[in-house]
Amino acid sequence: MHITQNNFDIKTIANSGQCFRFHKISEQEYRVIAKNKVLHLSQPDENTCVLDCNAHDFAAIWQPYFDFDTDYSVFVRSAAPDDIFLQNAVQYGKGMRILRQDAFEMLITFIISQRKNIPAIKQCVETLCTQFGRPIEPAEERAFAFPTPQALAAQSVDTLRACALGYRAPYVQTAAKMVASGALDLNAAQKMDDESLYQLLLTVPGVGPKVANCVMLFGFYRIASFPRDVWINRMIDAEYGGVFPLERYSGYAGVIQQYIFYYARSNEYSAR
DNA sequence: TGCCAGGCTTCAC
DNA sequence: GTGAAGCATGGC
Repeated sequence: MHITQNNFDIKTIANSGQCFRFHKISEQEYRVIAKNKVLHLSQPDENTCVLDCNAHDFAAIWQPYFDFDTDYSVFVRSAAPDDIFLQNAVQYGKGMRILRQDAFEMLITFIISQRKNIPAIKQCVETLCTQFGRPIEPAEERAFAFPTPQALAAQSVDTLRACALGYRAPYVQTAAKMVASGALDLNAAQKMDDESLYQLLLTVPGVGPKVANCVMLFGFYRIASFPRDVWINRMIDAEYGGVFPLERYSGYAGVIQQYIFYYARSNEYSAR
């Protein structure tokens, strides 16, 4: 499949800290494992995207996953003209997308994420997948799906801890058990309003305000959610005197947050 | 080698 | 309600 798309950059997305199963194959090609599928994706030029999938999978899976139907130029243009920092951030990260990822995968992944850097998170997630995930066809890809709630819930805390989860191991097991048992119904949660969903996620041990907002933004596509991590707080302190004008970006502040996060971690920002 | 990482829980006050 | 200690482990 060849797609023409503006404001889409696979490298930006892969390094944006919202997904942990994008593997760089070459400068312009990535392997993505998501939705129990493997996808090879390349970008020969700025506005062209090549996906090795059929038309059905594209329409059913990858078009929504990459949020191809949303016009991100609207978000880019919305940055306040007098906010030089944000202008730089959206220009630097204008290929950003908010991926429509699996809710359970995001819940577990962001429970793991606390007090870990991104390479360490990737390592933990990959270990969970190879240990407890189902192999994905074709076998020569040697790819594993993210574990089901049942598969994770069946593991002992010690087994999980052996995946370098540290003190998060019991959090992961409890969260998986809650979902596997139906006590936490992620399908029903899709229909909840933002505040109800936020409160529901906070009932999971190991989930606090930051993780809940990440799960909402990346696992439920609630783009009004605004996760505040150490990087975002650092930027708000350094560039906004401690207060970010959230109300200006009401309804999609999570997208703006993502541009800021990506820019904050870049060499372009630190070298400016 | 020491500091830091997409924080949360617990426990004072 | 606010503030601070403690937490397991790996990357840089």
